[in-house]
Amino acid sequence: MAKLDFSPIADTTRRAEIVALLRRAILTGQLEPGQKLNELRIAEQMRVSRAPLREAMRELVQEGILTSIPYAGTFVIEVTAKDIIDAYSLNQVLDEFAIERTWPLRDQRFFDELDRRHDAVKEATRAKDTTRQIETALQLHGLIYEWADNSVLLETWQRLTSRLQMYFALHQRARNEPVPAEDVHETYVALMKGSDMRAAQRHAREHIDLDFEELLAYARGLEKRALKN
Amino acid sequence: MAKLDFSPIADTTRRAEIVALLRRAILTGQLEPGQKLNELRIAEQMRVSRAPLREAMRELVQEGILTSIPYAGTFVIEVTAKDIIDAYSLNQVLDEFAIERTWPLRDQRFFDELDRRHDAVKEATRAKDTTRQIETALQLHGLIYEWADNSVLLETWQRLTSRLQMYFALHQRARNEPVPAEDVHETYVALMKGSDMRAAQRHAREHIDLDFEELLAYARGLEKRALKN
DNA sequence: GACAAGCAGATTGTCGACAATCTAACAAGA
DNA sequence: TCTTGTTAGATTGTCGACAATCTGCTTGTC
Repeated sequence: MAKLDFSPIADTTRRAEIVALLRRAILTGQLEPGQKLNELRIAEQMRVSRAPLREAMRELVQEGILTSIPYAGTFVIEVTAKDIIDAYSLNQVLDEFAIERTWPLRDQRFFDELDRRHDAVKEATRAKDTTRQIETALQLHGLIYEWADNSVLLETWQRLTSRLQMYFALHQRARNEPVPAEDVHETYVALMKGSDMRAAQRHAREHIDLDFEELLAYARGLEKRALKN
Repeated sequence: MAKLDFSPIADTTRRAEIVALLRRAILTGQLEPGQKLNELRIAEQMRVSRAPLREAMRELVQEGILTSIPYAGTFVIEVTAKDIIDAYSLNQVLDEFAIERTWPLRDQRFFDELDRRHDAVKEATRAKDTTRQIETALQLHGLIYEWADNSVLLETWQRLTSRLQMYFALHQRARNEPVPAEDVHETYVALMKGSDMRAAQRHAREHIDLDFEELLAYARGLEKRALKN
């Protein structure tokens, strides 16, 4: 028999599609932080009953981008400056760990995939598709987690990614201007191909710090506005 | 008005209670790894309809202790040696980070709470209540996460805890003998009260390694058995 | 005018029934 | 004998309706 590994076929439950739809809406900022999700309304719009919608919402609550209060409703999480700081500082630690674990496992396939994802970022940048740019940048960054051969680490990263993507999207929408050049990624990719692991780890940490400053400033603005209400 | 902070009242939805019941059943090993959860049967036993039960199961799937295959069923996750290795290696990294962040925030309340939780472990050990012993030991360990003032880190730890507790419970049930002395915790508590952060971090890492060896041996046994089927 | 009680509307939580899908056993054909 | 098609039973996925709860308004009382 020919060695042909098929990928698992797509989940064809309504629930899975609803999860994907809602997640996308939240991460792109179509649903704003703090906004309430009215079950009846959303169910009608999606032409779906409330049962699978509610199950989907439970998943997103556990995923950390929705929050639920019994008999009151389910809401998109609020974003505070502290949340962003917390997420980023944890991300730094995880990055360091992921690079350490991935390092000895790097091979040609890794380098090829690294280039492929880097190209995707450049493509999105050229097309000025900011949403896709965030997505692809996070996917590029996520490669070290996929390669680290640690399923628990990968899961943790994926949870964190949801939030990071949401934060970035908020940020981008707020300042509404073209996104940073991809120089940072250029250096990152070069370092990940190189032989100095410590340098790669250091860069990952600093690279994050870079965009972090801007993001944080935005978050502080959010908090001030929130205080007025 | 008197400064009196009330704790939030309990969630009174069936769903929340079902989650708690199921989680406990899984973490104590009443529901074995790989076992299928029949919705109809469980719903009848709990005198509850399938709707809240299914929502509860979605939460536990996202929490990482159940796994779901569309139209096939929801199962307790299987435990492999690799899973345990992965969880522990990540735990080491997180511990180091948590201690670093908690360190400057330690105060009298922290020390008191540390002692309180340590006493709880000792009490459970005296009572030879192995399940409770695991719980309390993890709670003692979790204090650094609660104190680190990083919500994302805390969430991550709580997710990880579920698994660790499940692994430990499996292990204990398998060897079915009294549990290790609490000397390890004694040293840990002392170090957390001391002034040498590096020493505390080092100990946390080694302490984990200790039980880890046994747990890992057990996990390898599990894998061999699985291969026979 | 201030405040508590009570009511109406809207929304979430839960239920029982039906539809879609899977599994396993069996039958038919090469 | 092996494979393929069929079918019955069981189980999961989805639906529409009802119950429980919350929110805001109105009303009545002081």
